[in-house]
Amino acid sequence: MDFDIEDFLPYLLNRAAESSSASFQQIYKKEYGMLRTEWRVLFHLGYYNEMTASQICQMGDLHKTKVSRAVSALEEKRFIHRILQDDDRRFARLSLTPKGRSVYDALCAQAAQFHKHLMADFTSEEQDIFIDCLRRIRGVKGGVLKKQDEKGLF
Amino acid sequence: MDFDIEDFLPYLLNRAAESSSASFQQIYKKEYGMLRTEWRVLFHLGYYNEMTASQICQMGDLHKTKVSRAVSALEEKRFIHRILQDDDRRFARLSLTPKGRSVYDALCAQAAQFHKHLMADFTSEEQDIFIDCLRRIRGVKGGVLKKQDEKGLF
DNA sequence: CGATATTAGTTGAAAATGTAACTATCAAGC
DNA sequence: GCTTGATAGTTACATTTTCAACTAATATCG
Repeated sequence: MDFDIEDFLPYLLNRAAESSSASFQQIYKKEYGMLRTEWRVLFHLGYYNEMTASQICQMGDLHKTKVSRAVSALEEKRFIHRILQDDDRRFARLSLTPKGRSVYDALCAQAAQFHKHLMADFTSEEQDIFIDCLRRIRGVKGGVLKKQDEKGLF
Repeated sequence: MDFDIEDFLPYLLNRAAESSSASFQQIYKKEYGMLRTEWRVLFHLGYYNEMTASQICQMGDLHKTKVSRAVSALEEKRFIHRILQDDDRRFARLSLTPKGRSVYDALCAQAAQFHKHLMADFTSEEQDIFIDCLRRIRGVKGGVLKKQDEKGLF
């Protein structure tokens, strides 16, 4: 068979993702009691300022129930703020509280440092290609495109 | 801040991993009722032939409880075989049954195809660098090396 | 040999996730 | 304006994962 386990892309991606996330998790978990999804949500809100839950789902490729629960948890921690939109009361506009903002800032500083650390091994050409490949591969689904609430089938 | 969410490596890795795995999962899940960890275990056993559970843990970066449960599930499906080692009866040597082997072969064929499909977008130089980066990044832990049963701390 | 420590693996309870069904609000057609 | 259909988000329940405690077998040290 012309197939080597150690080359299988989903496998390599999973291991790399797992390993890098496990390291960084220590920070937001220990210091702020946050779960991975919570950090992801905070992260989006810090960067894009004001979003609805479904925007976060879309941008972050997260399922709505995960986001819903993360939002509740973050609200309880007083990291974010939820304001119902007046003209369409299905939406809630989410944004960081000052407290959430300062957590975001602190975490981003550490994230940037961590990122740099991870990248330190690579030449800048490698870095560019690596990042580019990661960005591009997200769109690749096996023949079927992912619609809302659907899993892509290879 | 010189930090862009869309560049943060763990984030990109997670999304890429999630997206590629979700696609491939459809195959082993639908066709063989396997979970991700089960496929991972089968995958190692098919490739390396005979292993103990802890070897799988090590090689696959999987926690022992996950492996333990996956092994039981695979045994129940008659995909693998468990033989206690005589001179040290704590170990069990795991290997595929003929049935497991044929499932492995079938899945590998599909995996190879899927892999090719994922890679189709990239030049062969990009592919090499991409794979190489993924392999190398696994080892990078933030200052603390991961020992058995320990999480690396950035 | 006997006590203690290690190692391989399992198990039960708690936490997190995924699935599907649900509520609430708005949009559209008649 | 009332019915049907979408959309945003929540909740209940089942599955999966994680954590910690456990069993069983072997190794080590006195």
